[in-house]
Amino acid sequence: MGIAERKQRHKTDLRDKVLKVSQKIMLNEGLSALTIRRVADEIEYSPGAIYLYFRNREEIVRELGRLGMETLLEYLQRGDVATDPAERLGVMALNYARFASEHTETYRLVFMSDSETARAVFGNGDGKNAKAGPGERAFHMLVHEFTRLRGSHADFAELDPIRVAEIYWAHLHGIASLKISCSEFLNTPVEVLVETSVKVLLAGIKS
Amino acid sequence: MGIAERKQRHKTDLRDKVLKVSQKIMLNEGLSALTIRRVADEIEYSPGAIYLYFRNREEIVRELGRLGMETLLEYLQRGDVATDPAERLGVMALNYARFASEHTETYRLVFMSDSETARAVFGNGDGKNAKAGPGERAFHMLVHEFTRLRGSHADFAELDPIRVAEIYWAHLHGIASLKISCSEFLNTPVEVLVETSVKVLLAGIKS
DNA sequence: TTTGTAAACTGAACGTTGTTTATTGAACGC
DNA sequence: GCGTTCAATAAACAACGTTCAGTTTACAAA
Repeated sequence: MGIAERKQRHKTDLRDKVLKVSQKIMLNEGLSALTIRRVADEIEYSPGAIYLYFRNREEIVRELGRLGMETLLEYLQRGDVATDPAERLGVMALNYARFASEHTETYRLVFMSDSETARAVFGNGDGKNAKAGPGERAFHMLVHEFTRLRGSHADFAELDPIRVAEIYWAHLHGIASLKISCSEFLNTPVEVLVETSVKVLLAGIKS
Repeated sequence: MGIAERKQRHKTDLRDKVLKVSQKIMLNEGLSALTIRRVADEIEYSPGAIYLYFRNREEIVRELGRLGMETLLEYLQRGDVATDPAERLGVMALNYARFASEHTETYRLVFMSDSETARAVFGNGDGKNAKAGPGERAFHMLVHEFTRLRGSHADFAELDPIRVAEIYWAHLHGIASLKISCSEFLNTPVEVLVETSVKVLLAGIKS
């Protein structure tokens, strides 16, 4: 099946090229600059050709969201440098904020646009593909870390990992997204907000 | 000057009508349904007429943001039912979340779209008009409340009202906005998240 | 090598958008 | 009544996502 295979590869090659170009446009000029005609120009195809590989513009954007979320996952995993669970959570929080500030446009599209995009990132990529989306995997990392924290000290013995992970995440998201959409109104540096936020949370959930 | 006055009134009347209709459309069908032609249809004028009263669509949206922010201010002021500062902060937090869930589209456009919109809400309305925007007034309410809290108990004597208000606000925003854009992924009810969030913050900032 | 078919691809169009502008028409001061 | 001013319109422009009737290409079979 050499021929069908090559055709298939050509197809995924072009799909990847569309995604690569789209990502470049989004990162350099913002999501609104990502138009079908612009992408078509860049890959030197006609606008209609895009629709052979993507159902619509929305699907491209969703895919970019998934890709970006994989990067966030990598950022979070760098929390592994610390061994103490509490310290790890602190590092992860800072990395989360750093991701948001270094990949503003990506963060925007995943967490600050319509819920359809977020759903694509959290749910499974395909219908048949049953593995969790990168968003869910990221969240699971947090839950895992709080479970470890629970076991690390008697003070945290009664902590509900899922609930606390939700609050932890919501708090970080609040700081990160407020910095993005109301930057000039947040006087305190993000790092300070994040650090005190984590500190306060860990102190507050002690039983 | 009866004539000029009447003309002026006609002008502001029509401007208000545009805003009223625009708000109705946004609330009922979402921001994307708010098109110039749609508004023109509704007020029974031609599309071009809108531009006699607004520079562009953006200006209408910004005005809607300002109007929505006034409503948020009202929601927050209902925290006055309590006398204890800590309790007031709890009520205000719940009201904040309630505003976000009852005025999703407004919350979205103010806090989750481009920073230009947010800037319009926080800054002064006009260049010559020096009074603070509704957003700034809302934030000042929080700062005021934390200042009261500081005076209410020795535990809070060293608290920095502005910084803590920023964290408080960021945390609430995180919960509210995450519920809007990733609703199905936040298992815990928003009210619970908000209440524990405030509780944890107040516990954590004690010196 | 030629033919037939299936797929990739294009160019032009459709219906939207926001926005601009030449032109109209009515209301007003004189 | 006359001339001016200004609100309002109709029509257009450019750009958007998307569709589709065709054309071209690439390959299997003959």
